[in-house]
Amino acid sequence: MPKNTSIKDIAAKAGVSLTTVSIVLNGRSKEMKISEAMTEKVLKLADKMQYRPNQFAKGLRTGRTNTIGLIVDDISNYFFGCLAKIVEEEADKIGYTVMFCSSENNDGKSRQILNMLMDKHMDGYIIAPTKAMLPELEKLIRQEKPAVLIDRHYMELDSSYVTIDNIKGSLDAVNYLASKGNTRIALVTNETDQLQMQQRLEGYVLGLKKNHLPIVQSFIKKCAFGLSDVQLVKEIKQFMLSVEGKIDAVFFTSNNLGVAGLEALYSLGKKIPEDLSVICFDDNYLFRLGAPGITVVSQPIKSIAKKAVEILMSQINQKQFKKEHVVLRTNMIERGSVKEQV
Amino acid sequence: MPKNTSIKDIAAKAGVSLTTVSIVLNGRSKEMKISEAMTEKVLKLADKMQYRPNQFAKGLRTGRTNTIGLIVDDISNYFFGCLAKIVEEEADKIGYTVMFCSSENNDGKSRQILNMLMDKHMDGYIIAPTKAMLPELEKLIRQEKPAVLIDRHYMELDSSYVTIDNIKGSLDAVNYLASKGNTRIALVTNETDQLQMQQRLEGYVLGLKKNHLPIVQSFIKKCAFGLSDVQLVKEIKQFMLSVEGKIDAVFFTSNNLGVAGLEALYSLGKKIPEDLSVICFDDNYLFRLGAPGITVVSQPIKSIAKKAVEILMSQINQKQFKKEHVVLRTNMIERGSVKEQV
DNA sequence: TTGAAAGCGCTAACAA
DNA sequence: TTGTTAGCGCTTTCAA
Repeated sequence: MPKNTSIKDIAAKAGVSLTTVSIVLNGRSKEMKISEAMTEKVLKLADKMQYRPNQFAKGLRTGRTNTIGLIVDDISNYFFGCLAKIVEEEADKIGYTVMFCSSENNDGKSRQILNMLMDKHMDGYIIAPTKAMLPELEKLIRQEKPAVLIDRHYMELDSSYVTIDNIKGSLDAVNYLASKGNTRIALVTNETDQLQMQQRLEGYVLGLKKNHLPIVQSFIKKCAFGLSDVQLVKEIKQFMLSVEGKIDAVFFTSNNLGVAGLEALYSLGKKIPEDLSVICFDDNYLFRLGAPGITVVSQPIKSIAKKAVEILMSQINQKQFKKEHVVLRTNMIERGSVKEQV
Repeated sequence: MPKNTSIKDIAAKAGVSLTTVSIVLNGRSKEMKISEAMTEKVLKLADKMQYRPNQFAKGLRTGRTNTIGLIVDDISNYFFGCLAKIVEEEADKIGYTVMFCSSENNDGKSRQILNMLMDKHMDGYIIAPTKAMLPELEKLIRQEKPAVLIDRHYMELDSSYVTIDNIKGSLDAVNYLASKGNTRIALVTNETDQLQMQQRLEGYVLGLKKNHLPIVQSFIKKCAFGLSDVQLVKEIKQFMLSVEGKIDAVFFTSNNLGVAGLEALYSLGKKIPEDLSVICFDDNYLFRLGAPGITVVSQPIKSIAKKAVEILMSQINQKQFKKEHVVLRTNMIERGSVKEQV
C-alpha cells in the first residue's frame, strides 16, 4: 500500500515547514502573509503529488467532518427518498456529504442510530424523529449540536424543526371532499403518537365538524405501525369491507397507506371514483398517473429539504445558536379520484 | 463543551495504563491475559463514564471507519431507493453505516464523488458506475480497495460486480409479447453507453430475431440521458405519435422511462392494453397497482443488495482479495398491460 | 500481566 | 514571513 502523500512530504519536497504548507493548503496565505512565490510552489507541488488531506487527522484536530447525518423512517419510501435526494443535492453544493440511516420506526434501531452518527461526529443532523430516540435527541440539543427535525417534532423538545401544516392539509382534503358532496368520509391512518399523524387526524375531525358532518368512530381505521405491506393491505381490506356501502369517500393519511389502500380497493373490485372517492396525504408516482390519478394533499418536499439544510448550515457556521421553527403549507393537487356526488 | 471521556480518563480513574484500558475495551482481555477483576473494573467504569470511542483517532490509527460508501444514479428512483434500503439494512446488521451519493449520471459530479468518499476512507464501496468515474474506479481497484459494482460494469475494468442477466430479461419480455401475438414491438430506451442498457437493447433485438419479427429502426427510441421528467414525457409523446398505428406493443427499458412513458400514453388518451400493449424492465409502485397493472421484468433487488454487501464484507475481512462476478436472473411478473392479439 | 512511549496527519499557539 | 512544537485520542510495539 503506497502511503498517501502527507503535508509532511510536501513540506520536505518544498523545503519549507509543515505550518507553511498547512496554511497555504487551507487558503490562508493572504491572511498569514505567505509570499506569492511560496504559495504558488506549494500549491503546485500538492497538485503534482496528488495530495488529499487525511480527514481523520483533520477531524481529530478540528472536530469537523463536512458530513450531515440524515435519519428518516425508510429511504425507499417515496416521500423520504425524494427528501433525501434534495438534501444530498443541497449538501453537495456546499461541499457536504450525507450519511443516512433508516429508523424503520423501530425502537431499538432508533435508539442506536443517533449514537452511531454522533460517534462519527456529523457536523449536523436532519432527523425525522421517533419517540424512542428522544433521550438521545435531548442530549444532542443540550450539547447545542446543529440539528433540525423534519416531518414532526416533539412538544417537549425545544429544537429547530421544519414541518408542514398538517391540520390545514387534512382540513383542505375534507373540505374538498365535502364540497363535492361527499358526506360519509372514512379515514385510514396509523396507530401512532407521532405528531404529524395526530395532526392529520385532528384536521380530519375539524373538517368534519366545520362541514357539519357526523364523526363516526367506526369510519376511522388506525393501522398498526410496522406492518408488512401484505398485512397492511389485508387490514385495510377488512376495514373497507366493514364500512362497505356506508361511506362514499376515504382519506388516507400517508403515501404508503394510500398505496396499500389502493391495492386493497382494487382487489375488492372497487372502481375509483365511481364506487368510492379517494384522497391521500402525500404524493407518489402511483397517484400522479394511474387511471384515475389520485387527488392528493402534496407536501413541498423540495422546500422542506432546502430549508432544513439552510437552517443546519446557519447553525453550523454561526457560533450563535438560533432555533428556528418553520411550518410550510401543503398544496392540494386535484386529479380524478373524487366523485362529484349528486 | 464538556469534553467526551477518553480512554485516558478511564485509565486515570481506574489507576491503570492506557494500554490496559485499550485492550479491555477492544475485547482482547483474554488474549492479552488481563485479569478478570481488572477487565470488569474497566468495563464498568467505561460504562459509567459513558465512554464512546473517538472515531477520528481510531480511524487515524487503524484506517477503518465501519462505513460503506454507496453511489447510485438517483436515490429517489424506485430501484435505487429500494436497493439503498436493503444495503443499509444489511450493513446495519454487521455494525456498518452507509454514506450515499447520487451521481445523477452527471460527469462532473461522478468524477468527484468517488474521490470524496475515498477521502473519507470508506471501508468499502458499492457503486453503480458511470463512464466519467472510470479513472477513479481504476485507482480504487488498483489499490485493492473493497468495491463491488452494481447494475452495470465495464468490460475494461476488472472488478467485482453484481448484475442481472439483462439480455435474458429483455428476451423474456419480447418472447412474452410475441407469444401473445404482438408483432410490431417498439422500444424506448436511453441513449447511453451503460452496459445494462446496451444489453437490454441487445436482448430486444435478439428477441425480435428469434421470433422472426422485423427490426424497424424507427420503432426504437433512444431518449437522451439526464432529461427532466417533463422533457422526457414530451420526447416519448412525440415518439408515440410518430409510430401511431404502426405498433401494437412498447417495451420500456427502465422504471423511470416506464413512468414517463405511461404519462405520455395517458396524455395521448391511449388505453392500455386495448390500444397498446406495454411492458417494462424494472418495477415501480405505479406498475404494481394502477389499472391495469403493468407487466414487468423485475429485478431481484434484495438479492442484488445482499450479495453486494456480502462480497464487500468478504473482501474487507479477508486479506485475500477475491474478485467475484455475480449475474442474477430477472423475473417476469405478469399483470394486465399486455393484450392477447388475435 | 501491565506500562511507557511512539506515531498516525493535521492545526494552531507561540517563537523567531 | 516562516518554523517549532504540542497535542487531538487511539493502537501497538517493546519493555518491564
